[in-house]
Amino acid sequence: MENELIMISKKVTKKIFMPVDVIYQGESEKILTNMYLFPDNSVDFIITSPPYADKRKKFYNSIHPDDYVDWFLPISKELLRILKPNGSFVLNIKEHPRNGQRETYVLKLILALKDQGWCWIEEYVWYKKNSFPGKWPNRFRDAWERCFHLTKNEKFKMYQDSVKVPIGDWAEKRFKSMSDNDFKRHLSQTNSSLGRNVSNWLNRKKVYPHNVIVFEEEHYVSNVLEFATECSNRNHSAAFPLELPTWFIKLFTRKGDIVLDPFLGSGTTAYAALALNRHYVGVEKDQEYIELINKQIDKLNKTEN
Amino acid sequence: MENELIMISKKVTKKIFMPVDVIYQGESEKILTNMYLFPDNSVDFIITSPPYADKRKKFYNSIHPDDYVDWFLPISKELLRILKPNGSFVLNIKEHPRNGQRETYVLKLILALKDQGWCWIEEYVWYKKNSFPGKWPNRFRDAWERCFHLTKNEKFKMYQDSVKVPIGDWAEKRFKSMSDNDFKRHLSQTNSSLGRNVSNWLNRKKVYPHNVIVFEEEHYVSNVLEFATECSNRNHSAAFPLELPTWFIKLFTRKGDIVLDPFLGSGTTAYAALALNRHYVGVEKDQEYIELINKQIDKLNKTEN
DNA sequence: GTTCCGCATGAATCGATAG
DNA sequence: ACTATCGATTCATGCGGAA
Repeated sequence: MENELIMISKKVTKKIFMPVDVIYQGESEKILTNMYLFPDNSVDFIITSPPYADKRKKFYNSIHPDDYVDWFLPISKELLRILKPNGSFVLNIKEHPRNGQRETYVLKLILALKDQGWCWIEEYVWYKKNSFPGKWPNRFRDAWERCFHLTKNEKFKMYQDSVKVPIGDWAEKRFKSMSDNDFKRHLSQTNSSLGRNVSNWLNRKKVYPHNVIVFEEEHYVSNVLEFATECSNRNHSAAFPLELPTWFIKLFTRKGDIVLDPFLGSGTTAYAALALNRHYVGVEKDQEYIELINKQIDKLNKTEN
Repeated sequence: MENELIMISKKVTKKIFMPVDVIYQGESEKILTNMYLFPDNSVDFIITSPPYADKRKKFYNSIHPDDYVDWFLPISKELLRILKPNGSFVLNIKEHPRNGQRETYVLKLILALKDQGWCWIEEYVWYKKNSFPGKWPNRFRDAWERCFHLTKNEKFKMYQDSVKVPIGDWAEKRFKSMSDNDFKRHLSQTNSSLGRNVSNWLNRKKVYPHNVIVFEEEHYVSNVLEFATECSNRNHSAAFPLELPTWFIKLFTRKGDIVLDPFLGSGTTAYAALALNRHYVGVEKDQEYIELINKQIDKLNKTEN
């Protein structure tokens, strides 16, 4: 597939173009500094699941927990430069235990990112019901990961309507079981302006989600699902399932926007962007992965035509 | 109800007694320093939901986010002294947004607690499915809170069997169709050293939970909810449901153990401990709360006899 | 078409043992 | 003491072929 050049800004005198729908081979810390490939304020959305810190050697090339922040900051500095002022960055990560305790590098990273200029808007929880099994004397199995929502500014674009979910059974039960007084009291305590809209809310079929993300069968969107099945990437127990970038891309971009993943891995972000008619840009150091992804994408484009 | 004195250690020459089943009126930062009321290494479990940081003045007495860590550390220092070497401390907390961004004091607090000598074992997510609706342009409604599991040592007591949950629906089908392979030890084809012997699970009814805690229905102690609503202006953490301390008390203590809540609020921890035949000790600065809790507990004890 | 059944597997973690 | 390797333990769900 040819790279496609699209104009990223109509306002500047000098028109700047950025190559999209392309995957670069190499280290993010180097490639992202290229101002021709990654101009300032050019990307609408960044989502990635960077390599986790691990002191074990069998994962060669892994970053030691103690070095993680120093390793990540130069990369996030470029991301901050590349991201559009109203864009968003979603960072999926979870610290492992070491010697029975959780590592602290993720906490330190968020503090450091704020120092670097990022706004920390929110931490979403990705709740993985079917997490890896195991039993240990000091902990249960880890069934959730962090998805940090970071931005360049306090104002940013967010298309909440595009990720509405069907109202759950709980709502009906909840309201039935509450007396009128309980209900009024709770509303006035929570948010006084809410009372007026409650009747609307009860009759609505779809509601806004919250900040705990759970993927259930119903949440699949038709054409993304088909697409996903074709690239055999619809795997619930995957490290980074298609649903995760799909959900955030819908939430933070519109058709034609540019999505960047600086650690593309097996290409999940690219598939999700493609299926949603967004442009993708990826960086991945493993040439094998890249060839596989490109082959896959070619196939998908052919079947579509 | 009379205070009950129980011996906390049979090994020491001088027998030390600690008053239990009592609520002290006052500020935790002062009362906890009393070595007669709170001897070293005397409490089996601590769980609390401290007042949230809030810079708004309408919540008088609230702690400013920027001062939160400095305010909390002297208290946690006493907790570290009071807790038994094999005990646990569960801290339920969630940072609010300020100016559109999440506050950072919780992240800083965990780092500071580690410096103070605490072991950070785990962060449990309390997933509040039925959190009330609300809509903002930059975030969805907050449906989860952090429950940090902190200890004095890497080894501690944990009674995992007491919080087992029913196995999922999948199991029934699965058990009906056991193949030969299921009865052998079967090694995964990938490099992961995960082997499994499904026959071990045959007819298993209960499994261990994971680190995302979900309560299907909230059972508030009836008039605790009412009272908490009335007093909501005092910036007490919104009463957590009885299930939360109940779950953790079962997990980390046995009958007769001592449970401490340094910010007792509307008394949920005390009710939970009492119902599970554990001893409670609470600190609360609001005399009104204390009188209500004691009255309530008296009533409960009478109905029991 | 729809349901059922067999089987594969996923960013796991701890403790013991060996070098 | 410190690091590397290996064995033991554990759920939930997707997928493909069969009934």
